[in-house]
Amino acid sequence: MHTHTDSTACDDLAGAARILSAAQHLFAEKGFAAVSMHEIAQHAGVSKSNVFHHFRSKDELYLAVLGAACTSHREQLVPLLSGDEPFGVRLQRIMHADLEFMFAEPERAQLVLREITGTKPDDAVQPAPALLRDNAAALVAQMRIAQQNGEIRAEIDPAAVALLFLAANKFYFLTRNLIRHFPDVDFADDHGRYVEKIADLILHGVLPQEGVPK
Amino acid sequence: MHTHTDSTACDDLAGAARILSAAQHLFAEKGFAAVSMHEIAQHAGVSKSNVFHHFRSKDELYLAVLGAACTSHREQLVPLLSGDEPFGVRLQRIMHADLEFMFAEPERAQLVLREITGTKPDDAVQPAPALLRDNAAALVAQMRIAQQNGEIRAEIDPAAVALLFLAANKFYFLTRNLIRHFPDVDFADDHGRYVEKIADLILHGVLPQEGVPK
DNA sequence: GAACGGACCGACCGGTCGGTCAGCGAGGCA
DNA sequence: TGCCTCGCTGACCGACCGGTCGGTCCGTTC
Repeated sequence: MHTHTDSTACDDLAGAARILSAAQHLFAEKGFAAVSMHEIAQHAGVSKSNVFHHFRSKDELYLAVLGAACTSHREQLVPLLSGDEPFGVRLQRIMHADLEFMFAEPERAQLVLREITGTKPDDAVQPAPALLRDNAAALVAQMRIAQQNGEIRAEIDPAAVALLFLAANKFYFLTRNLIRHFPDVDFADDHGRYVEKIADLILHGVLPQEGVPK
Repeated sequence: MHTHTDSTACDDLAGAARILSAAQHLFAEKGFAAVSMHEIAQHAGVSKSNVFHHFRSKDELYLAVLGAACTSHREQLVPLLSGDEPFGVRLQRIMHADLEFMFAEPERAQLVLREITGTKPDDAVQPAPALLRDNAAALVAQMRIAQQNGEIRAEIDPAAVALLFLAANKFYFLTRNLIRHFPDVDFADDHGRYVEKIADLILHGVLPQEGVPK
């Protein structure tokens, strides 16, 4: 039922869907304020007043787009958190899938991340902050289970691990167009390679481990 | 010479400086498109046309503000990278100082980070992407030295460590207003505590280390 | 056929946008 | 004193903004 809606073919969709698609694309690219309703209408191939026929205001249109992005993200993540494999394997699996989702729907990811990295006051009613909070809480729960099982160190803070996990993934996505050109970076277009490296770091750290076979 | 310019007292400054200060505050808070020149003028206590007397265009004003932010950031970081202490100590020192800088000049930090997390095409001429690139390169160089000294594992990718370091710091800053309210997070307003926890994770990883005394 | 509702449109609205222009006053200098 | 420069201003400009209004067209139902 859920197909990718990252602004592929606008022509075959009904009016409201074309408007949503165009809005998603433009809001993701430029943010809310820099996109006019006229521009959205043009991209959707309808008149501006037709946009207002379907959506009462620019705010309502934006929230519809953002809400869909958050819902999609939430639906993708929830199944990832089940599983009984060893912690390290699970860490890599979740991390890889999260990246795959973001790169499969980059516009939606960009919309969500712009909301949580901005400077608006926290409002948990808004979908994106709530999504980040729930993501973090779910990861913390995973860390706690792993701690109880003795899989990871008991003295570390699960919230710090969760945040490091989220930071590693989200920052990589957010800076993808820049790090691609960094002379030392060979993982910008290979999420699998990036995941392996980062998971290794998170699991084992950077210090040499004398006497512990790998 | 360089004092904090995070929009404290506008009244004692000359016109152009007041305009820059107001612009920094508003651009940091809302981004480029959502701030009008009228609003900047009001905040600066001058007329809009006086803003255009000092700055040829909105773009020029924005670049002046952003350029100052990047310069400030660059000047703060460079002295951090010298030092001969053990790698773990240096990691914590750099990390802590970077956070201190960002929280001391949050508007400038927000401006820079918004530029590198947005969707503009990479343009190294722009100051913020160049700053990220140089930060990453400097950290990579540090990692390489530590590897040559045997302080950190030889087989890990220095660029991945550098990115993890940057991700941990920048994402923490960018989400500061949200994570403060997370039930499991006790480090949102204590950068020292956050640094200790994250540095421990980056240094030692999450896996239990049997047989290695800590 | 008539009535209705939904999708859609061009024209229009009041207001805002970035930017320009003519002018004023203050200060410095010859 | 007169001239120049600088900082500053209100009025103004065309373009654009989000949104409204009156109307048309089409499909459906009775």
